[in-house]
Amino acid sequence: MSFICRFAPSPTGPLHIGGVRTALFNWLLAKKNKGKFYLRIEDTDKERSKEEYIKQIIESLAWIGIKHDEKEYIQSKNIKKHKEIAEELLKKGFAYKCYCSEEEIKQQKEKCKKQGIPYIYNRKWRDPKNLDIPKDIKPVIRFKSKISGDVKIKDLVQGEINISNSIIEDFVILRQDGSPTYQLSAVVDDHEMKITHVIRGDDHKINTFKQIQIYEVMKWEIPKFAHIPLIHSDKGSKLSKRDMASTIGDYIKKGILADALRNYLLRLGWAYKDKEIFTLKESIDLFDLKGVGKSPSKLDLTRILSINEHYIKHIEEKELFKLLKDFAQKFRKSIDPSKENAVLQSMSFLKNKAKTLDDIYCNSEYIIKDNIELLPDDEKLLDPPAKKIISEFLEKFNKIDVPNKEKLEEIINNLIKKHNTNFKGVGQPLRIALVGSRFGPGIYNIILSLTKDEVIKRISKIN
RNA sequence: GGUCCCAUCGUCUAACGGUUAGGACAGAUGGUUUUCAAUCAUCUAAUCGGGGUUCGAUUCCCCGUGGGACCGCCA
Repeated sequence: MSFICRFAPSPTGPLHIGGVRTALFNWLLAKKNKGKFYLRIEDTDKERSKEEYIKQIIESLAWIGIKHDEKEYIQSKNIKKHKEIAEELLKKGFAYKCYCSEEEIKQQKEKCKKQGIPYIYNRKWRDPKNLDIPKDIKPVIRFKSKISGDVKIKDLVQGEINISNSIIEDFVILRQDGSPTYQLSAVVDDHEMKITHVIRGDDHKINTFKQIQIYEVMKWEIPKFAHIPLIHSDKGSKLSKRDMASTIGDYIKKGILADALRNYLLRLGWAYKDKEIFTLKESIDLFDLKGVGKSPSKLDLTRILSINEHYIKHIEEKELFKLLKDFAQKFRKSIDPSKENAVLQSMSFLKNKAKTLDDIYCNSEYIIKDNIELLPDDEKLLDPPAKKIISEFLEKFNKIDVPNKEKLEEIINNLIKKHNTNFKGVGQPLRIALVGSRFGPGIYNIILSLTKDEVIKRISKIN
């Protein structure tokens, strides 16, 4: 059995993480079934479609590792075909011209609203026997939808869904300006692309009932459908473009790794036993629509962070450094080539306290920056006794040829004894002098990650 | 409002009709450590309510309740 699926976003706004998950599910299934995954840009809304969003969509998918087969389809390029099908439907009597003015439709809607009944187009022009065709109105073409009976679809995620045909209106397939609408274009393209599985958000469920009617009258093979539950914001409603951290870019900026986000999205609405971490191969092998839940799930940033932390800890350090370098260049300050090696060598402990690339960057700043600035609160901690301790440290440190942990330990332990203090008493002022902050990596790690001269320089500056 | 869908810890979710309802994240506590963190151990925490069916319901059915999606010449 062949498996051809697609992801079909409209470039009317930036792609958000819910769309990315839909794409991921499609792609995973295509890989698993050795099928095809296409990307189709649905740009039939000329007003709102923007080139920049097409770019953003493609880049988002690429970043997370989703590669579509062949070149992306641009829906507007196939408009001619869509129109042909509309004409064919018209000719065969499956569609009709509707001469209602926009004003007339608007009034209808208002009337319904007042009466508290749901609006559905009144099918006025479905049977135009006694109507005069107005000369000043260009018609739209509506599909002649079934009026009676009911339909049942077998959804691969939701199971059987029943709906009465009477609630499906005669939807527009060709606008007044002659351009095709989504309902038509999507079906024609899915047919032409030989799509076997339409896997999309729950919000498309009603469209399926409209669209299968077009397949039926055209005698086209109907694909299988799966409607996956939507991702909700922490407020509990459909994720929108206005929600914080909704696009891939938002996560890149935070320093989230592609693998971590992929893993998070995979587990959102889907589970495989108690498994939490999936390699790419595992997700392809194990992912299945049967495991997809029916209820929507909320976005949880702390969980993304914790998965990210896991990946940061397990990824190879060289690889992590490359990501850090790239991140710093894009969102912070480029790491000077002369500092690269020191940072790379220190990855093992710089990454330990980090949930994001940005955290690692912050941990690394004392290496990256030539001048360290003290925060006023920290500066206060460098009182005369503290300064005395670090100047004594400097004296001893100076005498070491090659610093190592044992020697440093010896010096520090002696100072602790001599000044009758604890580790904090010595470590804290030293850390402030070297890093400019009370927080940071372990003191031995810090000292050994800097050159001897640099340590001397920074401590000398304090006194 | 109409139509459709959904409902297990705060969150993501496991559980052929039979489990002390499991795991993960978050939270709490304690140990360790070199501050923050990390780490280890422990703990808190859920089947929306009511009826059925059944020897036995988280699981099946019905009714409530709650949440969501859709209701465009957007996609």
